[in-house]
Amino acid sequence: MPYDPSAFPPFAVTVDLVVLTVRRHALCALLVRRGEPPYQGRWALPGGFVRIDEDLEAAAARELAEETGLQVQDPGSGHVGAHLEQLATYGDPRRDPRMRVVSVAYLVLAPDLPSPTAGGDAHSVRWAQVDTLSTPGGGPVRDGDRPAPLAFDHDRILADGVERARSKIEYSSLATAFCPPEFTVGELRRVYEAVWGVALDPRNFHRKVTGTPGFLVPTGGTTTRQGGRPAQLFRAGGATLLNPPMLRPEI
Amino acid sequence: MPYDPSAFPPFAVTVDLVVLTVRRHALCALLVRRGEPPYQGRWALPGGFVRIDEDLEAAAARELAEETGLQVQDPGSGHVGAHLEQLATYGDPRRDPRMRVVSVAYLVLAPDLPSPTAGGDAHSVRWAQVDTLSTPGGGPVRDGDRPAPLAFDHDRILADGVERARSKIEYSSLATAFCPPEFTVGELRRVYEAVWGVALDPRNFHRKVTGTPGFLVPTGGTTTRQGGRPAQLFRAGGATLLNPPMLRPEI
DNA sequence: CGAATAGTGTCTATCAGACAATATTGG
DNA sequence: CCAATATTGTCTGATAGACACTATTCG
Repeated sequence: MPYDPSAFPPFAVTVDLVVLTVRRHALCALLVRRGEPPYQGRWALPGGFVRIDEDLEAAAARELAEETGLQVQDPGSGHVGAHLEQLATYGDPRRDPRMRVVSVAYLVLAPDLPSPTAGGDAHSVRWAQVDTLSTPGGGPVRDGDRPAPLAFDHDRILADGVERARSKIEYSSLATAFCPPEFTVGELRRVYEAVWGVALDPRNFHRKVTGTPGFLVPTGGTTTRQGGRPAQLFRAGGATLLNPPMLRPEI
Repeated sequence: MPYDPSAFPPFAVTVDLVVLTVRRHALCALLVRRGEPPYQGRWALPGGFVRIDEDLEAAAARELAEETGLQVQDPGSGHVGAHLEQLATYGDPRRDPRMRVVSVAYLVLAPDLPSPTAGGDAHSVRWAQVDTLSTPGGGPVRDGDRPAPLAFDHDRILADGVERARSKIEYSSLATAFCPPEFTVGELRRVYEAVWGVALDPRNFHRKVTGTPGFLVPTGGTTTRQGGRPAQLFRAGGATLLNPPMLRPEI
């Protein structure tokens, strides 16, 4: 079928963001409260329209900065900033009751922020523990009553983003995106434990990550902020793919 | 930023298909020749507009059927049909010189077809060996002169699809999507060899795939179509994720 | 028989996981 | 000292890869 640029069907294109961080040993996602219909008052993923001359990834980075103040990781500026990658695109014709909206979802991994939800007001932005949110299939939540579903199809988008993060830290060094620029092996291990929801053997974990070439680079410093014996500080090495991968314990 | 449904920027949304198969021990992609500007006469990925009331995946399945006659795998009908999954979305504002087009790319894995490019005319549809096509970064091709680049950003989309297929057969049973409903271990091994471009030890491969639970189910039949000792026939088992994964040899 | 492919057995280096033991801090 | 965390070392079972060997067909 040839293009007919003068008679194309009109779509709206948005970006939605699954922004994940690890706070107090738990995987958390950034949510915003909707101020208008549809789904007024419900929590939703941050996001917005793509501008007509704007690249999709640029739109995602712009929305991230507008809603959180986070800057996307810049190749020139070292390891500060958040990791941003495209997740998937959601385009069910009825996902927005008003019109046809195709949404390109992006996954953002960020270290725990000193100023939570900076740039927004505290009533309409929050970090929500992922394991207390409803699941698209209606699966179990950790405890307590089931919370209200997110607006639109955002429960599914969030679930897809969480699953992407869980699988990707297995074979890539992305877990360091949840850490500050300098971190200890124990802090990195607590990231894996929070994202996977499992306990890992600290001794085998230490041997594994320090033995994987390119994963961690010692900075020379030490810290005692966790209590106990001072731990070496590391920063992320250049490796992006881990070989051999970190193995997620079976069920 | 709140939605303003009455004043959204107008986008066109298309689907593009990376259709891969294994023919004569080589990974091949389906290409169509463009009959009109821009890029008139150049080869491109099959695809087309998403209809205003059509789901994205439905649009991909429809375009696949229109251009190849292939049916997407149906849960009710066993293992016939092709595997279809979303790949990524491409939305650079200048990727189409005429207007703003956001394209959702889908990856299709299909067994070698008895009737190549059924439903199309032979002049405008072809299977192209992936390793003879140009690469987005200008990397080396197997031999001979560099062919003309594909239309639009389709070289990049194709490269992303090929990389997805190469990595996904490692940890999933997707390689069976390249095989007919019944196949031998040797045929499955030749799929891995073609997709990865490496030689695998037939004996270790046999032990590995037959020892992975849920990967292969013997049908009881045998075949001698490869010559030599008759081989057992298998069909794909229910497992989708392989644990342990097939390991791609290093470089 | 020889060539070709299928399939099984064996060996070894490596590695994941369990866990003992030591090191170094704060209270 | 005790509690807590970090780090190193040791052992064992599993396995990937190399490769010898046998099985079964066709020409």
